Amino acid sequence: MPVNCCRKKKGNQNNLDEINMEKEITIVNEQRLIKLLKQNSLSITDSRKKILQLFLEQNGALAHGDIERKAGEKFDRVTVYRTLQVFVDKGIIHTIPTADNSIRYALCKDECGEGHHHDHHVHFVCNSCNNTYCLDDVVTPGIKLPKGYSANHVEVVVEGVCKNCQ
Amino acid sequence: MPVNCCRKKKGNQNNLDEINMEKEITIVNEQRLIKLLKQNSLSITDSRKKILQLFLEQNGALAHGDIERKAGEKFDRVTVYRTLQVFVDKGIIHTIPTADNSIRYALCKDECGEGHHHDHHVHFVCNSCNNTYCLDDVVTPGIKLPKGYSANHVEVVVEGVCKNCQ
DNA sequence: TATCTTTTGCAACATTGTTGCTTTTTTTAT
DNA sequence: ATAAAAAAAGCAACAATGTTGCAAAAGATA
Repeated sequence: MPVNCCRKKKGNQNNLDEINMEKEITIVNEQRLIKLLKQNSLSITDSRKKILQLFLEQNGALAHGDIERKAGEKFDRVTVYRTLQVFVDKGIIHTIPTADNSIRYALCKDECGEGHHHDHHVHFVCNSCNNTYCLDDVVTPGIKLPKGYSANHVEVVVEGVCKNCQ
Repeated sequence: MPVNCCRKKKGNQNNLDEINMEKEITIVNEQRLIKLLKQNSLSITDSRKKILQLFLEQNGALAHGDIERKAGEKFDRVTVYRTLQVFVDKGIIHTIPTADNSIRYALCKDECGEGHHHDHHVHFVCNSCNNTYCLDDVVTPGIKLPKGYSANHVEVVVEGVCKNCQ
């Protein structure tokens, strides 16, 4: 019920201390996680909260393996597969193709919904730290195709060295 | 030695008829295959010839699975993996990342060589026939990256409906 | 043709992804 | 709050994909 994750309030997190003594960030996110799941008419389960949290805490994209490693001790491999699939279907995360045959997943911006993704940004893979980032502000360019071809979606993946690794 | 695959001559293929009664195209390619392998200082083996032939005969790109199916009765799975790896290393073929986690391979144009690929064209995946094509004439656009990022390579994959499926 | 080098096939294994079914958890309606 | 219904998780078994070491076979070299 208390959905105040976006409104600034100062020093009012103490009422939650007795419920959960873990890091503050966890508590804050708990609200956001539940809200996000409800918005997508998904039932609230531990694995969905945990995996969604990984994405919210993560700057870049996550490969299935990453998620399995970070959440795998608590959850079955199959659950991770199914959860990611549900998130993709609902438009919560999107996939990023990479050259090494390991699909990465990253959070969608709010325009995506069930059955329709609208991620028109460029993806960046750093050859140094091997992270994958969504460059949300870099819009995919239009591609002029030969006669007879029509495009549904354009995916651009740039490889190089990221901001942090220069 | 007879390296005349590119020069036009008329009606001179009969001298090969007694050696191999199979389809003409096979004979012609045999010369080309050997030439190509030698150019890349690779030893001439049945599997390399066969797999290279698949690429030369194929308009679009091939997934590992395709190749295994088409050449798999004669060759071991491991050989297919190793052959593709060698071809990529030598700059004979290049990889195309796709959203379904199945890397495709396609022939490189001559500018590629050992250790350096120069494939600057756009790739096209048809949602109807599921083929992947190199659009050799469509050059990858320049992408303006945020401050701090530097690009080594830009990969563009367009999804849509191809010429043949419209 | 004999020798040396490279490649292949095989076996075994590791990783990744899928499916069916039972148990557990979550939701919904009392 | 509780019981019934619905959804999700876990488990096991399997399928597909990819890797490695080594012995046998094929190719290159002289």
